Formats: sequence, structure tokens, C-alpha cells
Amino acid sequence: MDRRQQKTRTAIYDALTKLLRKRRFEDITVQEIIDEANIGRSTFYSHFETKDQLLEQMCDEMFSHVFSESLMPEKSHDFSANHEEMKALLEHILWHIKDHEDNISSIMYGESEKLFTRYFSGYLEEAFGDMISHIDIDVSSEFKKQFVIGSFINTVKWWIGNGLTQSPGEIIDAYFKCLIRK
Amino acid sequence: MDRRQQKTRTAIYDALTKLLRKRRFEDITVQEIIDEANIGRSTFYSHFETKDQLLEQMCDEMFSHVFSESLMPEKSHDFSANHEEMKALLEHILWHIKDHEDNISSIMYGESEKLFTRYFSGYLEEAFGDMISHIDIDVSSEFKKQFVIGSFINTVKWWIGNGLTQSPGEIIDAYFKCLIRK
DNA sequence: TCACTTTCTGAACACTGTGTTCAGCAAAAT
DNA sequence: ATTTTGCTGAACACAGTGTTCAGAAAGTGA
Repeated sequence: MDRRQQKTRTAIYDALTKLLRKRRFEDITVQEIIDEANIGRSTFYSHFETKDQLLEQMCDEMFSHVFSESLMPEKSHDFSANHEEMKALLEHILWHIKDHEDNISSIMYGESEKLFTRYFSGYLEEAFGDMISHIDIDVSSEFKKQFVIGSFINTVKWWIGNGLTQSPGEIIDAYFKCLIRK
Repeated sequence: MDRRQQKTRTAIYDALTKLLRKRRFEDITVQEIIDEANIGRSTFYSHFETKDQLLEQMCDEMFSHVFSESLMPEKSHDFSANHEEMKALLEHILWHIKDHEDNISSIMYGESEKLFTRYFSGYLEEAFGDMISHIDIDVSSEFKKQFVIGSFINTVKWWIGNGLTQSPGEIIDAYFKCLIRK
């Protein structure tokens, strides 16, 4: 790819990242991004159709890092015996989130939080997979899934909202204590 | 209060409610509300400073109905022995939500969902009160609170998102099964 | 009924932000 | 050296917001 395109693209990403540190995505104007990135107006629009598409693409990129191939569970794993493997997997995800703390924390303010939830929930359904069916509660499987994944996302949001104070291990431990009650 | 003011106000509320059935709040323009309510532009702005303030006030009114005085727990109640009283209280809340199904379901789309969550979470902290401290899990009380209230709000959102298919009783039962595990 | 007060009306306006267009310039590729 | 590709920025059309104000309409009270 043309070096110029690369340069422009990262300039835009960097500009948005910087601006997101100070205010919510929906309060940032395209003009501000353009000025911060120091590019021409039409250049921006030749790279992204809209401001929302820019955010969408940024998220895409970030989440594909957070949930990189190596993180997704393989069929061979058995989460029924004990939950240690599952805990390790989830803790791993939290470490990756910590790596992207800057961007993720910004996205968690305002409307863009929904993007986070959508992506996260999509990936988690895969990650949790059939671990959920091994939890023995007498409720519909739809409800169980909703409860397990929902409360995990909630917990992570709460963790991020508190500035990632605790360690990933602590969070996962607490989450499993609440969920499994042993 | 002047009858004209009352008329205008309900016309605006009704118009917004009707429009919310078809599209998300943030996609509705002030002009559409005005046309639907059949009032003058300046009349709208003499009643509400902004479109967001209108939504805020609508929510205020609705939630004060959903969490009417009679619903909030009295100090005398003891939730430590068994959770039946707590379950009854929460089920009661769900019935009230069902009464406002039309408006609440609309608000649950798009950005305005955050308003719902904010209000709901505020009221619930009061409703749950010290019931939370009677749940015996070895995690920080902040985490416990986050988990208990967060997963309840999640469950309710899920319920609303599914069109309130199940009965309040079923939802509360399932929620307690997941939370208490007895 | 008549004077008064309050509310409603709607066109006109200023303002902010979006997304497009296009001619000219700069950088990369061949 | 020539062609292709990408960048520039001013100008533009457009949509939506919130304000203003003079005049019409409706409510109030004697």
C-alpha cells in the first residue's frame, strides 16, 4: 500500500485516540480530527465515509488484537472438570484489554460503549462456548447464557470504569466466586 | 395550570411516544415531534430547552411511577432469613415495568438506553439496600454490589429486549436461581 | 361583556456540523 | 520522463438546532 495512505490513516487514528482522551466520541467533530491529524478535509472523506465508520474500523482492529486467534478456545479443551482453563482464558483476555487500556477506556464513554458491548459479546459467545452448558442451574439455556455472559461483560465494564485498578487475576477470581459459589 | 399548557405538554409526550414506536430517539428530529404534536416550533422550545430534556423529563415521570413510594423497601423488612420478600419486591417492579411496556421498550433502543440504565441503577441501589450484605460470597462489597445489581439490570434489559415474553415471576425465579444457587 | 394576561404561532434568522466536488499540486510507480 | 495515484482546501448544498418577535388566540377575572 502507498506510504501516503498509511501515513494518513495512522495520522487519523492517532488524532482520534488523542482527542478521545479528552472528550466523548460523539462530541468530537470531523473538523477537529482533521485539524489534529493535519490533513485536508477531502482526504479524510476519501479514507472514511463517516465519522462512525472510522470508529467502527478502529474497534474492529482493536478487538481483533484483543481476541487474537491464540486466545480463542480450541475444541479439545474440557471445561467441565474444573474451571481453571476457562479462568486462564478469560484472564488472558483481560490482560489484552489492559494492553489497549488507552483506547478502550475512551470508547467506554458515551454512545460508543454500545460498540464495545456488541463486539465483546460477539467474541465472548464463542469464547464461552459450551462451558455454559456445564454450569448446573435449572433455568433455560438462553437465560443462563444471558446471565453468564452479561454479568461478565458488566464486570469488565465496571473494571474499566474504575480505571483497571485490580489485576486481571483478581477480577476473574471474584467473577467466578460470584458465578460458581464454591 | 393553564389548560393550554397541559394540552401542549401531553401533545408533545404523545407525539414522541408515537414516533418512538417507529424509530430510535436520536433519529427523531424536533421538527417531526412538532408536526406530529401539531404545535408551533417556538411552543416546543418554550416547554423544553432541548430534545434531550424532553426525554429526560419523560423518563423522570415514568420511573417515578415504576418505583412508586409503595414499592421501596421499608427498614423493617428482613431479607436475611429468606429471600421471599425481596423476590416479591423485585417482581412487583417488573409488573410496573410491564405497565409501561410501550414507552420503556422504545427507550431501550439507541443511546437513550443509557438513561434507562442510569435511572434503574439509582433506584435499585436503594431497593436492594443491605440485602446484598446478606449474600455470603468472599469478594469485596463493591464487587458484590456491582455483580448483583448489574446482573439484575442485565436480566431486565434482556427481558425487555425479548418483548417481555416471560412473566415477571419466571424472570425473578430464574434470576434468583442463578444468583443464590440453592 | 370587556380589559388583561398568558400562551401559542410560524416565518425568519444565525449557527454548527456534515459530506461532496473539483481543479491544482505532490509523491510514488513504471 | 511520464503516468498514475493520493493529498489539498476552498466552495458548496444540505439538514438540523435553537432564538426571536410581532401578531393571533385562548383563558381569567371583574
